[in-house]
Amino acid sequence: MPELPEVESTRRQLAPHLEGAIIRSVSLGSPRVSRRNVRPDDIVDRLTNRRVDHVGRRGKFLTIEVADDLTWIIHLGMSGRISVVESDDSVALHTHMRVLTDRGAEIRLIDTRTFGFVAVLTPDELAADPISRLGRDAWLDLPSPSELGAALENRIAPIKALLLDQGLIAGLGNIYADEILFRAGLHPERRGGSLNQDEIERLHGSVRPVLETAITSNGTSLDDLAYLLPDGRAGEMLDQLAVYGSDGTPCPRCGSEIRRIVVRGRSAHFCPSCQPRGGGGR
DNA sequence: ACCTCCCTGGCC
DNA sequence: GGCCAGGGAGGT
Repeated sequence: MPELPEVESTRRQLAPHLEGAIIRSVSLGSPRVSRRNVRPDDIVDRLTNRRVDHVGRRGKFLTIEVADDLTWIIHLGMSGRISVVESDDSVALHTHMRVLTDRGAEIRLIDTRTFGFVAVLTPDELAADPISRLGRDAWLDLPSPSELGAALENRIAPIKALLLDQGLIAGLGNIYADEILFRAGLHPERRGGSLNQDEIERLHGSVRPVLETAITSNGTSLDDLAYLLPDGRAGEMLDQLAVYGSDGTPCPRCGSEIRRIVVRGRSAHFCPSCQPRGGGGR
């Protein structure tokens, strides 16, 4: 499931193929992929024969700046990935978008479960789009400990749910939220407002190292290999995850058994001994 | 701040 | 044959 590290790794491989290139043709498969556009035809009409200026990222969104102040956004959803291939390569099942540039390589969006989407937006449309309600980026623009503390103050929701709230901090998904809470020694069900200053600093200090390791490893490809880099290689973070998907196995820090619970309808993996419910920890 | 829906492949 | 994975958005 692409989260910030997977999208960032994708961005880094994709950028050299797109920046400065001119888009020659665009084809879309299922109309569902363009559901975020005002008019579905906008994607093809607005990208064709335009130059790509910059490939960026906000949270889990790729934000690609195109000539004439257009922004091409791509979200990979649960099962999406970008593939860069020769245009005569065979087309994989669930390919929803194909973009040919003047450089010959073809950029494809492959997404089995179609939670992902694509849109090309004018500045006004971008301002009205939910993407404009994203919080600060967890990697490029992480709030300071005091800002984080202020944002969590009086929040009764579990910290795990708050980390997943893209309007608060953008980019964290289920895997890295669990990894960050493990590193910080915080139980996923702790209420946001219950964290003391030391705990907030531990939480804050855990975000960057976890993301850095994940980005360096090109993200996490799970056993299903739904996520792969644009060149087709797998991300190598899976073996380095401490708790996510590891329920029943020993904690790498203390040897206690990693547990899996459900918090707000999402799985949460944690070490009951390193991440005690009552605070403290570490 | 909660609940429901969207979607497919893999697994019990 | 049914359930589960889960990011985001919309509705209550």
